[in-house]
Amino acid sequence: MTEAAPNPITTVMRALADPTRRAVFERVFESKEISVAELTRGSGVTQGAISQHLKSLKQAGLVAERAEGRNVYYRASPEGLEPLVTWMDHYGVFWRERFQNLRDLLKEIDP
Amino acid sequence: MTEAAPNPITTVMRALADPTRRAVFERVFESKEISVAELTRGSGVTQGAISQHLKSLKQAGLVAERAEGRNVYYRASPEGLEPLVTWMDHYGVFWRERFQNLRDLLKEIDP
DNA sequence: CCAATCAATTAGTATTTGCTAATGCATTAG
DNA sequence: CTAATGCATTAGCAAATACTAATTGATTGG
Repeated sequence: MTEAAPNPITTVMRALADPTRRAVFERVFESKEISVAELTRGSGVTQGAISQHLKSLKQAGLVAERAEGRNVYYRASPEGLEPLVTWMDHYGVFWRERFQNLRDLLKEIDP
Repeated sequence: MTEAAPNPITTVMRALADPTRRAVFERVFESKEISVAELTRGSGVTQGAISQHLKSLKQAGLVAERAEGRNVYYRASPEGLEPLVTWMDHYGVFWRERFQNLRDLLKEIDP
């Protein structure tokens, strides 16, 4: 009961604040699905560390997993970024700063 | 030279990951300008702590200061959020998720 | 002038964090 | 069956973090 659960924004921010963990998220995002072993390769840290980071990311709602045999495949859950989007939205930076891009984007998607 | 300066995204994320510090930023943002004493009031932490948080925020480019007499007034620098915007942009969450809003927004501004 | 106010900095401390190394538990290959 | 592989979890540790209390240096009100 002493554990006050931090709000989603804090959880997401904290999850992404660490460079190593953020790099893990990025790699997961880039690949449709990726195993822990694969993530460990070239990460510079041990498999245990990767598992810990994945746990944080999962708790933050940023990744999801699928177990298959002895492998566990992770994929990104971009919806997990929603708290961050909402927070920033509240501070109104997006639309104002990037306005010229909007038209192009719209044209591109629905010409 | 041993100090590897973390990239801007990390700096900004870290600055905003702490709830107290994020609350400070939010209050600074909401008021056009606000003094340290005022920020300390109702913050739940000491003036020293507030000063420390402001220092982090300043280093992250999220706030700027103006000294006047014995007061120092802080204001938000929303441009400091740019690294965050860029990072998220790269993951494409904004436009895709909020797509229906785009049309409305465009119409609203340039009917 | 001088007491009070404002803000930054510093030393010290408790907690949190990111990591490794080691273990354990499944699962699969041969 | 047995060895090897994949992954999670744990204990332990060093470093980072968020805080307080105290100090210092300005500035200003009376």
